[in-house]
Formats: sequence, structure tokens, C-alpha cells
Amino acid sequence: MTELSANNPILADLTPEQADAVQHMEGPLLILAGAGSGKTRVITRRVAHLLQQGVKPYNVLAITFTNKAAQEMRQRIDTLLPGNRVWISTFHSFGARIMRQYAEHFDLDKNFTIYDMDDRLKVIKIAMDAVTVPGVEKFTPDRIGNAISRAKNQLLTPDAFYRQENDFLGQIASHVYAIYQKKLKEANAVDFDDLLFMPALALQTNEDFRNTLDARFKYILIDEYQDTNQAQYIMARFLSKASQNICVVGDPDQSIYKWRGSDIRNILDFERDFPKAKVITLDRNYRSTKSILHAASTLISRNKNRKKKGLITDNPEGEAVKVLTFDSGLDEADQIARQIKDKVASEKASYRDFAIFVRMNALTRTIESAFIKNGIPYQIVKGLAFFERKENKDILAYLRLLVNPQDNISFLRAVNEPARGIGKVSLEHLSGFAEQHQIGLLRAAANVEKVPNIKGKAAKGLKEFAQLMHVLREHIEDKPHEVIQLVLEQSGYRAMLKDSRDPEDEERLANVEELITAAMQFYNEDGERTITDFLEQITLASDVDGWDEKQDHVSVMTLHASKGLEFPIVYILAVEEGILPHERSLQKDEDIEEERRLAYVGMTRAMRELFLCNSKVREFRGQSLYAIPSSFLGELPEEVQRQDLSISSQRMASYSGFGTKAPFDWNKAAFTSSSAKVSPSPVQVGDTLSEELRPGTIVQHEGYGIGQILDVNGFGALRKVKIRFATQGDKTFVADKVKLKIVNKK
DNA sequence: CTGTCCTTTGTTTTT
DNA sequence: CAAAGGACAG
Repeated sequence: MTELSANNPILADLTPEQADAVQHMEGPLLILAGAGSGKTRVITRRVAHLLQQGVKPYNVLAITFTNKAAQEMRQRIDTLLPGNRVWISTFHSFGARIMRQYAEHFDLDKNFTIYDMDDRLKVIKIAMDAVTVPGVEKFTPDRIGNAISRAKNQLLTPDAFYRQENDFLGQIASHVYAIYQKKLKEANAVDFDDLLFMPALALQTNEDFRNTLDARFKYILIDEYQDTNQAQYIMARFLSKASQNICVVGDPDQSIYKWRGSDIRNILDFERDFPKAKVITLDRNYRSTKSILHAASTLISRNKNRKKKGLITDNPEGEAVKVLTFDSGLDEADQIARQIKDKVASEKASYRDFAIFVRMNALTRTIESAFIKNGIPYQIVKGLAFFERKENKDILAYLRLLVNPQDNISFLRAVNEPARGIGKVSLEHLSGFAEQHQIGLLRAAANVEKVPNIKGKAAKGLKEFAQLMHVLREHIEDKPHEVIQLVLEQSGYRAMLKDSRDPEDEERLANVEELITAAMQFYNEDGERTITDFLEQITLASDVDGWDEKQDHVSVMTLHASKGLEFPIVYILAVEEGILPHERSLQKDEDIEEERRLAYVGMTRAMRELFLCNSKVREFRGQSLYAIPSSFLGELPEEVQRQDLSISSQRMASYSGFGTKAPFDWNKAAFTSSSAKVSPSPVQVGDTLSEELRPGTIVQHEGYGIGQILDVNGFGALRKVKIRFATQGDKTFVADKVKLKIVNKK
């Protein structure tokens, strides 16, 4: 390098390892970047450095995990080197763009629709109805859909999937898969998985296609490589076959998407795949206090299937990490709200400094009401929930059908909204006709007079709808927001909402008006953008893409969504057995390890303060049930402070007369409360403390008599207890429903 | 065909 | 406790 780093902002303020990674030019590079190790800085600088060294922006491809991350990276690079337009996107957006550009390679029209999960489910149901194999009815569309998704992630076509040795589900799914794919094709639509599957397969099998793209993308950079799946892996490999200039960045300890097909081996085997790879480890953390880092490191070190490594920091010790115990979820939410309010009032922090992480979306409800009650500004970072409202989805269905007249799913959604007298039966006739003539539903509707059995109101409605779409199609090139305006007007949708006496329709009307604003903003950012772009952005948006970090509010999100972010003060809610780790991961060690990584990801987001919360009673599906602190809490180092903030703990200090034995020894030892106690809850719960139901305990059941508990599993209403009775064999009960008398504790 | 009321059903995480 | 699906009357 000829430039002096002191004068070059691209190389300024970097550690030797970071500078090494930034300046690496040719050949494969693996950057193992621990949490908070300045990864974002390194990758943006690296791209900037490549450009500075004369690499053409056109030849660079950077893959990020979210569109938001892509946007940020674009801006940072633009700040360093203005005017360079590098291709930065997620794998899915990349796939979509390639597929539109080379639509003919994929046997698609370039205005294809990308189906989301809802759409996918509908197509699966249609395919399951159409398939003739016996046994389909044994599976839910959901399970079939997952099986198909897995097949696509492994680059298996319906044929290949069928030929593969399969269990019963796989056999059935492979048949549905073939029809499902045919239906998608007919609708000129693809699903999320296709955006990876199709380009990956094309790269693998079509050498010309591969050469073209490989030659174009001479330098590839992939972030969050630990969470890539097989299809993404193939894309990465085949795009960098000639140049070998592939740089991947990741942290095996933060791999949290195995359930979605991610394969941690992709990163672990990088050096095997690219024998000449240079490996740089970034193990210095700049984000968190020593306390936080130590707590997180101690937890993650419990994972057996893991390369040993540690993170170090020069940051101060800071506040101790705290485990907080509350009476109930309501109480947990309320006390956290107060803590936040107090800290903001005393000017120790702003609202934007706080983040609340949860394992499941359902847990945001209570915290949301507590924030509303306490007047705390907040944002729930959950996708573009706005676009998922019924009224907006309806309007978007019109748009999708305009752009892609073959889109049958959107047709079915829009055709009778507002009501045009078209019911289920008419649509079945229409589908039959469309099937018979191999045309789309819209085209069939345009020829409704030729369809037998559709008469009267329904026929008139269909004809009118087809004509409406025909008229609207004239405006397809108009600005997105103007098209929406037109759709609202001419479809009668706006009139329907306006004339309604349902008070909620007023809000719906406001929402669709806001949809126009959203489209206008989208267009104003870039006048080249089309309706197709607008629709694509909405469909491919990730949860954090809707997050507005500029606002001064508390951020509430899932642990998954928190990946890659950082906040001064972090609360993780419901760190309870069955929630984190999640009940459905408890069977397999490798699944529990992923839950531990998830907890690790959440903890390492915190810069200054970290609170891990649990409550004694958790409200769930309208019921209140005893909750057990997460086993992860017992894996934290000693200096973590444990505070029992439950009212019952204060009140019960002098109370005796119920159980005297804490359910877990480590719990008893670790929590600061003075005397061991299992308190009767202030809320109504089942007759038997489900905490006391543990394997080995001898119990008596009214009808079955004496038995011994074999197994207890599940959480909340799903918690089951399996009992072996002396005379009646094994029986399984719902833990909070069954009445049992404890005879002999284990 | 449409709207309403009632039963059933279900909950991990998401591009 | 909700949302979603099914049954039924208008």
C-alpha cells in the first residue's frame, strides 16, 4: 500500500487485524468477527479500499443480512468515496434482481410476483387439493410447505426430491411440490426460496450463465456467513469460482437460523472449501462493558459443539449484569416501564437507549400495554406490519394483479373486495374453466360468458372486475402512488370504506391513504422506481427494515431481529424454561445450543447495562401458569446480581406454611432472597404446583391411583406430565389440568 | 351470496 | 385469548 494510513480515512483508526482485513485484496478471506468487534466498520472500509485501489464498483457485490444493513453500508461507502454505486443487497433481493434481469433463463416473465408466506400457504392448499396421492390429508399445509422449503434449500427439484430416500412426509411432499411449482409457474410467481434456489441451480448447471455472472462480480463480500443455507452457499461458491475473491464475515457463536436451513458448517468449512484462504480473527470487543462480556462469554462457553475462543475488551467493568425476578408478566412489564421512565426522568438515559428483546412475538403484548399506560414512546420492530393489514393487502393485491395479470392468488384476493357478488362456487367454476383452457383467472373472468354455470350476479361481477383491471392496466406506467389512488377510486374500495358505518373502517380508510403516502415517498426517493419495485421492497422487507432508529423511543423486538444491532441498555424478557430455551428445542442438545447462541446474541447487543428478566407466573393463552427460571440463568457467572422484585417475595419473607423447597438448587443458592420459599401466587393457578411435578415424584390420581412421574415437558398450557401407574400403565396429562396429590417427593 | 355468530385451533424464531 | 374457519339464517 502506498498511501499513508494517517492521511487516508479508509485506513484510519483501525487495529492491525482490522487493517489487515481491510487491505486484503486478492484471494479468499475469512473474517471471524466476534460480537462487537467492529465488523461493520471493517467491511465497509474494505469495500471502499477495493474501490480506492481501482476496482470498478460494477465488479463488486456485497451481501448483507437485511436491506437496512445494505442501505447503511451504501451510505457509509458513499461518505468515504462519494459517487460509487456498488451492488449491495440481501441474498433474496440479489436473487430477485438477477431473475428479473435474466427472466428468460428462468422461464419467467420479468414482472413475476414474489409470493410471501401467506400466498405460499394458499398455493400449497390448492396443490394439496389437486394432488391425487393417498395420505396428503394426513399432513397440514404448513408441514408440507416446510418440507418443500427444505427441499429447495438443498437445491432439490421435485424430481430429485422424489427420488431421494424419503420418509412418508417427504414422499407426499414431493408430489405436492411438483404441483405447487406448476401452480407458481402458471401464476408467473415465485416464493422466497425460489429467489435463492433458482439462481443457485442456474449457476450450478448453466456454465454460460455462471461465467457471465462470475466475470461480472469479481469481488464478493458476504456478511453473516454463519447463517447461510445450502442454496446461498452454492451461489457464493459459483459466483467466485474464477476469481476466488470471496470474503466472508461471520461468527459461529451467532448462528441462529438453523431452523430456516442455515448450515453452520458453511463457515466452519470455509478453509476446506478455499484452501488458500486467509483467516483473520477479530476478538476485541468495543461495544460492551467487561461485566456484560464476561456474562455472555460464560454462557456461550457451555456450548459443547464450539470452537474455543474468547473476546477481550478494554472497556470498563461497568454495572453488574442483573437477573430480575417478578411476580408476573404484567408486573415485569410494569416495573421495567417504571425503571425506564425513572432513568429518563433523571436524565441518565434517553428512550432510544433502551431495547427490549423477547423470544417470541406474543410476549410484546404486555410490554406494549405497560408502555402505553406509562406514556413511554416505543416501537415494536416487527416487519412492515402496516402492509400486512387487511385493507392494505387488498390494495396491494390489485397492484400485483395489474403488474402480473397471471397472479391468481392476488386475483382471488381482489376479485370480491369490495363485494361483487362473486362467491366460492362461482370461483370454483371459474378455476375449472381456467384450468381447462390453461389460462389465468383474470383472463377467464374476461371471458366469463363462455364459462358454463356462471350466471347472473356473479357473471356480471366477474366481467366488471375484468374490465376494471383492463382499464387500470392502461396506467401501469404511472407513478406508483397515482396508480393506488386510481385503484382505490375505480374499484369502489374507497367508497366502500367511506360509506361503512363500522367505526373501524374509518381507520382502514386512513391506512389506505397512508399507503399512498408510502408509495409517494418511495417514488420520491428515486424517480426510476416502478410499482414492481414498490411491491418487491414490501415483500422482501425484513423485520428491522421497518425500524426507525432516529426516533427517541424504546425499541421492542425479537432476539432474532436484534442481530447486528446495539443498545446502551438491554432488557431480555421471560428468560424462563420453555421460552428461552424454547420448549420445542429441549429435545435435542444441538437445538438447545442454538437457543444459547440466541441468548448470547441478545446479551452481546448491550453496551452499558443488561437485565435478564423472569417472572414466577407467566400469563399465556389467557391462563396464568407457574414459570421456571431458564437453565441459562444458572449458567451465568457468580458476579451477576440476582434481584427478586416480586411483591410476594417481600411479603412472604415471614410466611411459612406452604412448600419449603425451592424447585432448583442453583436457584435457591443464587437468588438473594433470604429464605427459601415457594410462594402461593397472587393469581389463580391449577391445583397442583406444576413446578413440583418432576420425574420420579410419586403421585396419586383420583381415577388411576398411585403412579410415578416419568416425564414432564412443555410450557404453559402445553405442559404435559407423563405418569406410570401401578395398575393402569402409562398416561399423559396436561399438567395444569390434572388433579394430583403428591405422595412422595423425589 | 353475504354477513354474523359460534366453534375450533393454536404459538418460535423469518427472508 | 385471539384469530381463523365453519355453520347457518337472511
